Amino acid sequence: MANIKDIAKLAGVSVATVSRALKKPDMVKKATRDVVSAAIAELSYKPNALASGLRRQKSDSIVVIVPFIQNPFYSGIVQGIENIAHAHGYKVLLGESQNNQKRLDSYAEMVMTKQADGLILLGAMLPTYMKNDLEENQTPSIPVVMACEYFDGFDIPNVRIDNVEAATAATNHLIALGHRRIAKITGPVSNPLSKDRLKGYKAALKKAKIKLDSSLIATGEFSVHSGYKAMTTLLNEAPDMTAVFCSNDEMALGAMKAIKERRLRVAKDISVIGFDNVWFAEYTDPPLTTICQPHVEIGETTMKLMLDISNNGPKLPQKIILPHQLIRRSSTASVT
Amino acid sequence: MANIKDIAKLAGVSVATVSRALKKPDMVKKATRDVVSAAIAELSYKPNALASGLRRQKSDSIVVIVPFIQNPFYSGIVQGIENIAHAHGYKVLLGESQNNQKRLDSYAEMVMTKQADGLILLGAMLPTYMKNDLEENQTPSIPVVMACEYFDGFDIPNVRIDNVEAATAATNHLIALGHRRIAKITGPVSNPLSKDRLKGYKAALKKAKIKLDSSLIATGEFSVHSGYKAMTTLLNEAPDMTAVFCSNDEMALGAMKAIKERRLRVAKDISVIGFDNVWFAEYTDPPLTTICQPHVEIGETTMKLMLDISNNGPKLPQKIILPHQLIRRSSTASVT
DNA sequence: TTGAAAGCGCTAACAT
DNA sequence: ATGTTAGCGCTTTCAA
Repeated sequence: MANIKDIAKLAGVSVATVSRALKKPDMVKKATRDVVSAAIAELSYKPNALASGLRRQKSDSIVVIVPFIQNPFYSGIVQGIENIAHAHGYKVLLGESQNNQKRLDSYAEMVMTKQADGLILLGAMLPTYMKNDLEENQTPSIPVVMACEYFDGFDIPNVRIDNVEAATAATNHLIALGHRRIAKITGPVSNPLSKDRLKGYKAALKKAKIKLDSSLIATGEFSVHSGYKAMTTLLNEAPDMTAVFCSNDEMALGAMKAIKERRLRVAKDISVIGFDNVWFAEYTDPPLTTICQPHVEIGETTMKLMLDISNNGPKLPQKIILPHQLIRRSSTASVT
Repeated sequence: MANIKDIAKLAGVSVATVSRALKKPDMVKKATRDVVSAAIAELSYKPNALASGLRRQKSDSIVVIVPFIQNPFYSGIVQGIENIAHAHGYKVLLGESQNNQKRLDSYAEMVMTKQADGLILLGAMLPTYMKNDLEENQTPSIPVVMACEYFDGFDIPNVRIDNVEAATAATNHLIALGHRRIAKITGPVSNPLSKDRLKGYKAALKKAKIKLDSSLIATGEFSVHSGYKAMTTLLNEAPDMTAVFCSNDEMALGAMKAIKERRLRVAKDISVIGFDNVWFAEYTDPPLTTICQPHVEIGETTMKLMLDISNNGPKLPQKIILPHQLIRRSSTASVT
């Protein structure tokens, strides 16, 4: 494998000039640049990024940790991150944690070990060292941003929607359709997003003077199957419900399956509303009414914030709230 | 940020000893190791992976290029890759190409620039430099393996199922149910997998002495929407079909939507069979009959092959074929 | 505009 | 079992 010395020799210049021709072309005379380019082409030279990174203390990569890559929710966000990253010469390295602390830590370590310049977290889990870090310092000591999620009690910069408001809007939509017996399938109780979405549900009911009934609330874990199970339970314990608000679209999909298995009709008998507006929401039967998060924009904003932090140092506790939107499809209908 | 020198000084040993204590513990006396560990803990030292990689000419990472991360098909494969990679001390870095040659090239370059030791390709596109490479050399000059896909005319090691046979099995399933007017929604014509799946369809028809009717064949591009469009066309041009074989599950989902919009019933009026068995196949309405690829096993085998190649050098043109399986659900039924 | 040379942090060959 | 030191390939200061 050719290295910078080989190029210098072949081109008859110093290694410094080769380096400049590559990274700072305007510091080099055109004629020299051409000779260097020819040599580079001849030997198919590729600069060693490890050496360059070691010298510059910079890798031009950022790591994005995703709990599960197949989760359709993340794809738009990652796309947004990549849009901005690539435009600024950064590579985006995706790591799948599978919600496993060890894997998560292993990807997060890439920042400590200089393989990456920053860390974007798309799940609700924190790397071990960051927990310790944040107990001692006010702001994280490495560049990190959370997208969509946030962490109660820790000042990690984050970009997301107002989940309480969005959940209120979803519930209001059902109330406006005349529903009173509105069930709720939440995510895991420990998850801040789950809590917010439940809070919004409660707030909307309260405002509409509908009494909270705990038998209408079931807990899932954001998976399709958990939505199915939760809905099965609800169908047994609160058969008079006319609508259900699921804290994400996957659980809504599972809930719809449970409803159909009871020979009930989605919308006509029980309205279903989801959360996130993932790609398949349009292809469920019937198409799913849901809350749309501005995925790509969240990703783009997250990466911009990352750039800012990693260039200008950590900021004050920083959160950016983006607008959500209710998407009406046909899984919700007026109560009859 | 503490470096190895700081640790050496604090522990009162040489840098070599620190390095050994970390990487080759049994070459170091227990007592010394303890002193070193204490120093490391005190300064929260993390070895600089760039320096280590530069010195060892190795990054202990491999890049996996995925066309689109949200594509549910890849998740199991990536999981398989990660299982083996992590067990061998490798990191898996995911790059999303979005079928964009530039992005693809940018991730593939990580191998040339030593940021990664090998490349796993999960799409049908080849990095630019590899095309050139393969026109000159018999085998690729960097460690690369393709999973699921392969490339006609190039000897790139790959792991996959026999798509012709699997497609034959899918078609035979429909024939066995009594269908004769069997439509086909293919992937892009240029894709080798598409071609194979079409070939299997034709082979099965031929064997059953059913005449091939080109008005029963429509082309999609593996997306849900393209399946929807293709099915709409078929419904117009060949309304007497009783079954359709889609070259992947996404297109099958789109086709089902088109069928329902015509007020026809999936299975009862038109049987639908997909390909891949992605997670949502179980949650379509009705649940989708499909061909299951052994996702995780493909991933694991791919990574093992990668390890072999990167440790022992390139092999002879190498392909590994894994078994597929027909999954019967309720989207296919006997013709009535 | 170009070159010489130091040094980023680590590993491994060699010496003890 | 441990220390000394060269050098991985690059960038950047300083000097010319």
